[in-house]
Amino acid sequence: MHITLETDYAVRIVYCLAKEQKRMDAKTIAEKTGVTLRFSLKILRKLVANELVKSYKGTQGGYEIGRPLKEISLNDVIETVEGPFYISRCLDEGYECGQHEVKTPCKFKKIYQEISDAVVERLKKVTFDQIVE
Amino acid sequence: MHITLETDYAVRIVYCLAKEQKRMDAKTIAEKTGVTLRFSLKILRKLVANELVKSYKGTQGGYEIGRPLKEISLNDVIETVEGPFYISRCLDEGYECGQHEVKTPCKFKKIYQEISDAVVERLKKVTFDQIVE
DNA sequence: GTTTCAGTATACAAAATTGGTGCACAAATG
DNA sequence: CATTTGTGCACCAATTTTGTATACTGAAAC
Repeated sequence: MHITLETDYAVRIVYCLAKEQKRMDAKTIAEKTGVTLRFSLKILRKLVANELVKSYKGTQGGYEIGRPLKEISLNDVIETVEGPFYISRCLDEGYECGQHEVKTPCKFKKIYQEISDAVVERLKKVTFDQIVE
Repeated sequence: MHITLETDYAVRIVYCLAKEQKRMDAKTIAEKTGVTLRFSLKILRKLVANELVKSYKGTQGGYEIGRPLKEISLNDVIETVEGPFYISRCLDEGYECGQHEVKTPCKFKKIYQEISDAVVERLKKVTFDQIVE
């Protein structure tokens, strides 16, 4: 159980923009982070859609960090790329294992929910102002 | 970022053996948990190798829970099936991203390590004596 | 106002991981 | 020694993840 490589890339990209504090085009970001240009573009679009990053078209266009660093957490980046964190798919909307416990409610749901919430709380506490020295 | 379906199955299987507190053969376990027989056998072998479950060959053979329920945690099951929990592959033995930070040590390693440790601590606290009512 | 730069959108392809099978073997019981 | 029940390894299929191609949109510069 890891965050995906895509999420890891997204963290690098946000870190890059957070550190530089200036507008950079996708090509530069790709080079600095070691992510392929195409894949960077794809990830950047997700980050823009969730307003972690701002984008500008045309000549002199590019990307900038979208908010004060204090207001961007590791959880924001993870959630943007792979959706809300759930430790087990048992918590996915609409998923019904129907097995852990024959009679509802499934005992594991509560346990998994508590653990997931605790992890999210922790991830929310790590903000990019702390990461960028 | 979820635990895999295999891990989820393993949790069901341990729960089943923990609850029944008696020797059961793979076929029965498979039926009770809704996991295919073949896949159950595969998972059971991992659980046996890690001594969470005891196995017995021959007629009247089968599987029994391997330890007092208090000494089996959710972390034990997860670790048995998918190895130690790491939130990012940056923490994998021998993995070198070489990107998050050009100069060693990578800033994210420490952060990821702390989060991973916190999650593991929490998973260790959930033991099967609590789960089986 | 059209050319060029830079991001957007969607769909597709390759690679890796996960989930699941097949088959021959090993040990215990009666 | 035959039947029962688990073991070990290799393999295949499905799904997910990672990466790419193509066509399009909007802004700035000349």
